[in-house]
Amino acid sequence: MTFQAPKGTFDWMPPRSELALSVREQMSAPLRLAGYRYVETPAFEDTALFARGVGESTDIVSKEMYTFEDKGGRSITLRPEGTAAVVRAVLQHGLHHGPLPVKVWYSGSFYRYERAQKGRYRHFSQVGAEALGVEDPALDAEMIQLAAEAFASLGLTGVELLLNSLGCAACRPAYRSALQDFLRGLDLDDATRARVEINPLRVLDDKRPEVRAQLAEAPLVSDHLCEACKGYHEEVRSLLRTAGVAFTDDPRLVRGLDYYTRTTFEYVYEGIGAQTAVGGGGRYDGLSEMIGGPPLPGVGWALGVDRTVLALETEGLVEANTPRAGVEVYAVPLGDEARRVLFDLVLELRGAGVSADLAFGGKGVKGAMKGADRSGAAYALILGERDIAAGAAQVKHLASGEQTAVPLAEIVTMFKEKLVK
RNA sequence: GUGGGUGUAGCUCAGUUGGCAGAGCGCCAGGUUGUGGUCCUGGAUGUCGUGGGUUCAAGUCCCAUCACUCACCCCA
Repeated sequence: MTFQAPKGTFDWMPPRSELALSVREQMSAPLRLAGYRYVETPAFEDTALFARGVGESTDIVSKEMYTFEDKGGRSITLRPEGTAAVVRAVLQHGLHHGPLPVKVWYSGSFYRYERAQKGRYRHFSQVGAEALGVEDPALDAEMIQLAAEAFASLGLTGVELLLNSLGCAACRPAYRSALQDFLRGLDLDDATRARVEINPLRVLDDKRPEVRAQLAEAPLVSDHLCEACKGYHEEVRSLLRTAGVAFTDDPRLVRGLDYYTRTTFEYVYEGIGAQTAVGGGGRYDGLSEMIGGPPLPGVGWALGVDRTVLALETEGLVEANTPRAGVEVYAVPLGDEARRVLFDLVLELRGAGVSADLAFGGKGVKGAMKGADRSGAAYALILGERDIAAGAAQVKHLASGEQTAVPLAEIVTMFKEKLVK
């Protein structure tokens, strides 16, 4: 073993890789049904995009970014999250001048320089969705429902939805300073004291018991919302209730990124290590302006593919969500002439929509049959000198061991009828 | 960045008081020269993470180091 995957990363290998791919598909299926369009942006961006979009005060920007200088002297950063890049792309291509809301989704890899542990890696995968240009509680509710639907379609029952509102430019500042006043009176370590000054909301998220204990009397955002925010949030909650989306109000739910306003939510799951969030998102009405764009409200989420796979594993849902892999027909040639005939026949079968493979490598019959067995194929298609002379191949049903001779000219139609729906 | 745990065959792991490097599974071959699975027989595979130290002798004890892993901080 000379090389291994870089520290903090891992490979998706079969069959887990196929489960992960299927998870991505099932996460995006509800989005496509709701009119969201697929977008793809580069894996890296101008560092300033994240510094301004995600927020200088966040840990992501201050210590978790993969930043480097390219040969042209530009500062480049591997994307630590998706929203800032998607908003950048929407603005760059003027999609916000078209019909609103702009609804897009993405699926890809993200990078954060952190110490790895279960459910947290330096390279990770998310499926995300963003809806831009409209401030409508129904859009927030749709967004939240779509992710809930995605988790439900995977069969997960342990996903809990937490909901909160962080207020807006009108009411947040007052709350922020009220919270700071409270926090400054607590007994906290230096790093946390610094956080109180730059990003006090995140202190509410601290999981250390000695900090938690002091937060019991902390002022809550929900008590400081302006009338507009209160009404907006009530409407989101009411729409969710009507839609049958179960949620729990969590007035302490804040998120790690600076750009969130109003609706904030997180999908949490117990039992995938110390991490609990399998997805999260919210409204970010100020983001566009932070990165130099026009006022453009937005709401979105990102779901963690890796963590969702872990959740599926803890709920025993792996098999149910792993698509059948492998081929249906496995061709076993006996001799060079048979190999040539079967090579063509296998291509014909694939052309007709029947998955087929051939025993490569000139193994003996025994080895080739073993290959047929291990491939998981339903049928072995055996051809030797005697069969060529007779103009028929042996078709063996591997589960039952039943074997019949089928004329070569009828092989493709026979399998097509049997296997193609 | 900080702390705990673990490194032995492809995989999962045993290895006693320091005394010849092991098992199961997998892999390969044969039993069966045109037939897989089950069964039987045989076979191959090791820098015991790495480097140093103690010792007649180290997988085992000591030191260092690296990797993996879990957790803290933080996050999807």
